[in-house]
Amino acid sequence: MAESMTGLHRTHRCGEVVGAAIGETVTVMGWVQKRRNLGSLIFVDLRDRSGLLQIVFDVNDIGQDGFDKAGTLRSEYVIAVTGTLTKREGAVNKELATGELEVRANALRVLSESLTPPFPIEEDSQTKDELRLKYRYLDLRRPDLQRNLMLRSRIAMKARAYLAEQGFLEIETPMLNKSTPEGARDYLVPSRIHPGCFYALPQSPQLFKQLLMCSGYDRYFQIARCFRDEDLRADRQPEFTQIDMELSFVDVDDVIAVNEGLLQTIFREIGVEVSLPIPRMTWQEAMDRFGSDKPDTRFGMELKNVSDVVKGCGFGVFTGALERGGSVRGINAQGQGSMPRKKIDALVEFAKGYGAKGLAYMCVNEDGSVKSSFAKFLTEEEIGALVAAMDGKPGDLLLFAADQDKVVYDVLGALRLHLARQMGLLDKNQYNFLWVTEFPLLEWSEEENRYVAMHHPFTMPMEEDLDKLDTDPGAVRAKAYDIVLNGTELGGGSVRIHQEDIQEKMFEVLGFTKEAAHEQFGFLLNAFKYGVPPHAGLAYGLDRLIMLMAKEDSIREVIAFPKVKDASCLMTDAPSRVDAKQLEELEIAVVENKG
RNA sequence: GGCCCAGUGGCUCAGCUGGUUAGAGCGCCGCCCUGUCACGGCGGAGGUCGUGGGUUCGAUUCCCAUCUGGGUCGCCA
Repeated sequence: MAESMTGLHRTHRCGEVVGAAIGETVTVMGWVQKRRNLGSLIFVDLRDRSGLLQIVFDVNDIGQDGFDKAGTLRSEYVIAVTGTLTKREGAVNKELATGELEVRANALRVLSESLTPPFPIEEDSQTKDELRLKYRYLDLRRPDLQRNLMLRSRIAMKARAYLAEQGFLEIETPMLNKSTPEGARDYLVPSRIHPGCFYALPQSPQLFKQLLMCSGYDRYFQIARCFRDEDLRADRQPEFTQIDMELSFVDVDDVIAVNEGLLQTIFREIGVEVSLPIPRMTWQEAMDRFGSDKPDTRFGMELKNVSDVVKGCGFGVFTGALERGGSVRGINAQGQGSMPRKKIDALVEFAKGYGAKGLAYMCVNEDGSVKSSFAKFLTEEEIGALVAAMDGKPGDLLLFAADQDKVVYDVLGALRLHLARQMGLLDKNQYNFLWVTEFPLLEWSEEENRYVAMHHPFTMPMEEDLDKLDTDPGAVRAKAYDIVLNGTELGGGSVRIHQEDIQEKMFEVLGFTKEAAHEQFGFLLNAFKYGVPPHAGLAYGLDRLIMLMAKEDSIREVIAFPKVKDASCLMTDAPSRVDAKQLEELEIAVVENKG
């Protein structure tokens, strides 16, 4: 039976009694983690978000009624205990911060009883995600999730403090916005007052923060919720949080400088010293060396272009790819030369998943001979040259992809990471930051048969490439930059276009008519006619940032109430059908599509 | 939309090529126990093997479909 807490006042959190004096009377409240009933002595581990504290119930301290009540305690009961803080009589528990202390209870109130929880409330849960998420309020009691969310809170506070110190203003932007068909799918919100019209939830505050620059706010930031109606991944949720910022009167280096300071400040919270400056690499170099625009630089296994070496060799797959304008590149998985055929075949299958038609391999034996899927097409000299080009040593496994550059990058970039995972080369305690710069401005879309913006249509081209906008749009580089940590894109941004003529040109290249551009972005283009400062910005994925700091593999571990793979919530059952009356009011008819 | 993995008491799992009453650890319930902290001892309850269909004398096991969760490709300017 639940009792009232009237007249009681919590004096300490469980883990905080270490700051109290021995002999002091304390009142603690929390959840029963564990009871150990020895007959006429009962121990209870009491838990709150600060940690565990041992409570001792002895009939001599608390009397018969209180002792009997203590005997009824079960897991997850919420109790209040008043007692004397003492040094432990028995052995100390070195695992606990409060391990030398205990509270001898002289009063107990059961504030709330609990059913037996459906899974153990403990660290390092082995429980299926499905169950954890259905009972997320219980899952969130576990110490690892509590640590993650407390870390998240601390980092957000630090970031705010740092940015405020750097002269940034925190300004909120609307959640109900105009839908733009470019980019990710929007979540739409119907308007009751304007039947048939819809707001879109923001994919990012992009346009608004640029308008704030127009309005003179100079340095803006926001910890902003963003929404994208796309399929989920371990590091992608339909709603997520950005640390979003925009600065006026700056260029690339200014943005990078402010953000290096930010990263250094917040990583000190987890005891990691970020050494500055953070290395920079152009997009082209990242692709050539790592096959990725977000390279994990914690290990080598870099791509090597062997097109020149195999040019004119007898292996048609290689020469064919070269003739079609592609390239032949390889990676060297050092010491993996004795990999069994079955595992190599699995690598080939893996590569096919990324668009490769195949994957050529060559094991370098101890005697310098090779075991290979394609060596029979090559002369001794060609084999020797290829092994030398790959820096192959006895015992190494060389893997080659031959195709168009994009495919070769994708395949080898993914394979490199896959092998690193298999070989245990990834150390979560190592934090390798990298700026990737000079991204292509545009990307050819086969689907739409036109160029699309790689970042967004307001990204500034590099001055030296401006003349190529007409002649060779695909070769134009942008003043865009990503901050990459251990192979994860932590954030990205760009210098924005603030000149009307360049913006018009950009829309032209993207295939927008003047009318279409104004229909969608007229307010921004008009604003730019009234005096706009040069500006640039950047946004971090806060969830991913915290995930890496907490050494988790999924952002669900750092989000209080995440959604599952199909974007539904197992706890609340959202999304759900709505009342016919609601739909009627919105003048929305739902079409039942039964295939 | 494609591919891959998983689904067996409350939890985590075992169950070989199909074969009698489906096991274990933890948890739960009862009794005993004054220094435990993975407390200990004794006893007990608890399972439509995700669901539907098929093959078979017989299916947790094999096949098909489907549901749920996870990973991933596409997608995510």
